Amino acid sequence: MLSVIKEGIPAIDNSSLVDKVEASLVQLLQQQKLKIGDPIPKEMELATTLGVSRTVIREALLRLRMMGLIESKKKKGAVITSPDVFGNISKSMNPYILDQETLKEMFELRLVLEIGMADLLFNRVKKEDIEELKRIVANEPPVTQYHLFNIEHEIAFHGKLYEISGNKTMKKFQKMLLPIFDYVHNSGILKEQPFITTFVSHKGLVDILEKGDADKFRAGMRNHLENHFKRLF
Amino acid sequence: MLSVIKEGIPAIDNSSLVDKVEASLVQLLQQQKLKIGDPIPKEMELATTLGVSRTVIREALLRLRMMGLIESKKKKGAVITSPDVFGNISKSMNPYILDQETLKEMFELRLVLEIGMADLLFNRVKKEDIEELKRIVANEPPVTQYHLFNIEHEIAFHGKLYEISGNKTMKKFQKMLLPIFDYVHNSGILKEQPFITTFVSHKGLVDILEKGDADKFRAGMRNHLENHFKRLF
DNA sequence: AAATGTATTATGTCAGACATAATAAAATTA
DNA sequence: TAATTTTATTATGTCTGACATAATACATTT
Repeated sequence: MLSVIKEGIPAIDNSSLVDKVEASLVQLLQQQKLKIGDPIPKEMELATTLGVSRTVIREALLRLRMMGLIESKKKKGAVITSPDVFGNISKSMNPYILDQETLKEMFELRLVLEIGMADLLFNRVKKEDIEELKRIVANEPPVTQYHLFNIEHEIAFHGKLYEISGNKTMKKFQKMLLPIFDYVHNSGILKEQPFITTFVSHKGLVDILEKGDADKFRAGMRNHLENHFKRLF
Repeated sequence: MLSVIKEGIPAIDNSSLVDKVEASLVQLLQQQKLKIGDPIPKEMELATTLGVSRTVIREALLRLRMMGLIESKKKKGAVITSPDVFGNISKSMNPYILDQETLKEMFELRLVLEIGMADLLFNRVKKEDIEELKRIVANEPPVTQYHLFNIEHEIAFHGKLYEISGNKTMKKFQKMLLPIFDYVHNSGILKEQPFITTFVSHKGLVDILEKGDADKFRAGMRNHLENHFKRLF
C-alpha cells in the first residue's frame, strides 16, 4: 500500500500563486511595523521583487483591500489602513443573500449583545448620556401605542446604548445587524408576533441605568426584549 | 455662486467599472433566486454580456468570492455558496494587524456575548449537554490552582456553551474571537491581572444551568468572568 | 503669492495568449 | 459489456504588454 511511503510525502501546497503572494504581503505588513497611512511598494515594484506578474500582485492586493488592510489610491499607491473588521462584510450582510437560519441567528445575536453589554454601560455612562437618553425617551410615543414599533425611536435609543458602551467595534456590528434585524422582524421567519405584554420601557431602562446596577439592567433589558424573545422559542 | 445650478448637477458616478459589475452581479444573485450550488455564467460569457473585459469580471468575481457568495472551481465555473459571514474575515482577524483599541473591544465582545447568551442556553440545553459539561468540568484542575488559566479547559467549557446556544453564527464568531482573546489576555494591553478573587466556577455555572434560570446564570457568568472584567475598568 | 497649466506617475482597464486542472468523451482492455 | 485508461475539451489561473485616467508634483503665468 501507499501508506508506507505516505509519511515521506510532504503535503503538497495546493495554494495558488496569489495565495502565496497574499501571505507574503500580509507578513510584510506585520513585520515591518508600518504605521497607518504608510505606503506600500508600487504594484510593479512588488511584481519584480516577488518575481510574479502584476496581475497576481493586483489580485493579492485586492484581497488585502477587501480585508481592509490597505486602501489604494491612484498615483499615491496603496496605504495601510486600520482594518475595519466589520465594515467589509457589511456588503455581504444582505438579507436577500443570507439563508434564513443565519438571519435568525443574527436576530438572536442582537438580543444577546444588548443584554450582555450592561457592565460596559455602567462603567462608562456619563451624566450627559443619561440626559440624552431622557431626551430621546421624551420624544417617544406613549407605551400604550408602542406596538407600532417605531423603528426610528428604536434605533435612536438602542444605538445610543451601543455608543455609551464605548465599544466601537460593537457599534459597527450593530450597524451591520440593524437592517438584518429589521428584515427578520418583518418577515415570516419568526413566530407570529404575540399580543403585547407589559414590559420594561425605554424609560424604565434609563431609570435603571441612572440608579440601578448592571444586574438590574440585564433583567430589565431582558424584559424589554421579551416580545422579541417570545418569537424565538 | 454655483449654488444656483448646484441642484441640477447629478452626483457624478465615482464608482469604478468593477464596482458596477460587482453590484450587477450581486443583483443577479439576489433576483434569480439561484439555489446554493447553482453555477453562474462563465467569465467570458459575463464579459461579453456586460460588455467589459474579462479582467474586470474577474476582479468583481473575486470580490464576491471574498464575500463568500461564490466559490470558483476550475472548469466547473463559479457556484453560489451560502455565505459564511465570519469565515471570510477570520483572515484579517490577526492580532498583529489589528490595533490595540480594536483588540480590546474584541476582548470585551466575548464577555458581552457569554453573559448575554443565557436565554439561548436555557431554552435549548438538553440533558446530554449537561452531562457533557459535567464531564468537562470533572477533568478540570481544582479551583485553588485555577489561576493557571488552563486555556484548553477554558475552550472546552465555553466552546460547549456556544454549541448549546444553538447559534452557529455566534459559535463561528467565538472561534474567530478565540485567538484574539488569548492574545489580549497575555499581552500588555489590559491592566495587570489582579489577585484572584473567589468566583463562580465552571461547576457552579453547570449547576445553575441545570437547576437555575437565565437571570441566575447571567449573574453567575458575570461573576465567573470577574477577573477579566477587573482588567478592563 | 496665488492661480493656472503641464508633466509625471501609479492605478484602472483592456486584449490576447498560454498553462493548468477538472471534467467529459473516446478508446482500450478485461 | 463493464471497467479502466487515454485523449480532448473547457474554464479558470497566470502572464505580458499596452493605453486610459486620475492624482500629484512641478512649472508657468498673472
